[in-house]
Amino acid sequence: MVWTDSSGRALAEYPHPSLAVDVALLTVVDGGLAVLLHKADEGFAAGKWALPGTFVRQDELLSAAALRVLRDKCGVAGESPRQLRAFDALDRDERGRVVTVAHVDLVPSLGREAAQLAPISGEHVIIPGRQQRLPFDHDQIVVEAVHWARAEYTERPDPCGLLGAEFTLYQLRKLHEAVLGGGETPAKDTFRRRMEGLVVETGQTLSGPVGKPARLFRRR
Amino acid sequence: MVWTDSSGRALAEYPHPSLAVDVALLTVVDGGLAVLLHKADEGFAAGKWALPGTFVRQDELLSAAALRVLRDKCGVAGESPRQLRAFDALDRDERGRVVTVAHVDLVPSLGREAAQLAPISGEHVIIPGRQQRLPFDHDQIVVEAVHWARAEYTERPDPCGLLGAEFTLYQLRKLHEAVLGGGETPAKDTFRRRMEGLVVETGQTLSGPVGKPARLFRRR
DNA sequence: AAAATAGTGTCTGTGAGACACTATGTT
DNA sequence: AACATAGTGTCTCACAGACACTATTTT
Repeated sequence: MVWTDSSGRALAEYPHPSLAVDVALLTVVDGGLAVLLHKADEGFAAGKWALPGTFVRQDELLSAAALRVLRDKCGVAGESPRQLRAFDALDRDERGRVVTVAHVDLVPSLGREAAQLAPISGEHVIIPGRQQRLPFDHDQIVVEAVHWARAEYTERPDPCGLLGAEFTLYQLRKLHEAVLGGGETPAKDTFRRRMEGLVVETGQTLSGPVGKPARLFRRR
Repeated sequence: MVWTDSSGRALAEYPHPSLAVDVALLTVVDGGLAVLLHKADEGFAAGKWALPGTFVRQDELLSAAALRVLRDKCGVAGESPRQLRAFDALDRDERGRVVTVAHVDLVPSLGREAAQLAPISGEHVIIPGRQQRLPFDHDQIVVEAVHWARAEYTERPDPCGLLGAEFTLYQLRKLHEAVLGGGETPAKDTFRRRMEGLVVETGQTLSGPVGKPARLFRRR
């Protein structure tokens, strides 16, 4: 069935904005956050680092488009892309009227694919080479993605499952330091008391090279 | 300038999802929240109550489309529509592939236009007549709009400016009760101490019919 | 004076945060 | 024994929340 208006014109024939997704895929590298960039090899921003993005196909979910672009352009498996918001400035894309729904995804680790991880300092990405800014509104998307990730990890232990099934409280604290950045985590005893009610003790322990073995916990 | 692909086809000629906005315009009526509904007089949901919505035009901001549909379909002036999120289920609109960006706007009062305000009970709208549900995903949009409004008013005095320039703490408390619903506001002295640091005393007072006059405050 | 509303002194409980201490493993 | 890491007893401070009280107006 194709719906038409009073003049018999199909709905999709009217000129309307194109719809895209851009994805800030975050991960933890070297004790800090990093974001996946992609060197566009064609189109407007050719040769420049940018967030992976693509147009949304006719019968495709936004999250599916986000996963597709991660796989096709970066060879990376996303997990559960989450909407940040739509970016709709009239002049944001020189190719025409394109509204993009920005997504964020926070994943444990990446394979050794043709993917470039750029570290986050504060709330800004450090772009490789001499490039100063990301094209379009991608700098702002990164800011909001990092903000989202930090908000997720301020209240809960490991909402994105970055740690694997079992972990010690020390590993969890190191993860929080990496995500939150710059020593914004509380002292170890305060951290312990905050988290103990939010995780489940397994009864097992993990021995390090030296020192008392630490209890292992699970997500709840 | 029109960008084309390698076969000379313009960007906007590819089939792509249509883009719409739906708006949950909230206001305070009779000591509670209400949402503006619109009786669709054509199209898919003809004769049914629904949130006002429209397709986004080629060179139109999302917020502009939201304000336009409020004015054109309901004769109501919105203030600052704010994005909730995009709704993109493949089967959400029988007319074809339509992605909608849901918006919420919370305004002080409405004129006496051809507008229908439906009260909110808990987090659900009470629809006039025998209609049980709103079409599309509009019920979910209302839920998220109400949640947003309540989150706004749990921490701050009057972020949406519902009260006018000057107000007493009693008026502010009544407003909070109306927005938050069902006696979720703290006792008057706790409320006062929470809010006193967030508003500015004007030095003036407002006398009621009886009792001690109350101090007037301004937003900060 | 009585009534009605506005505003506050003060007590209690809770929880974050930090210090210093104890506990348990390896070398 | 020495050391390194894990984990806790306890103190302080701040603040939410509630009770009971005081303050200021109109009738």
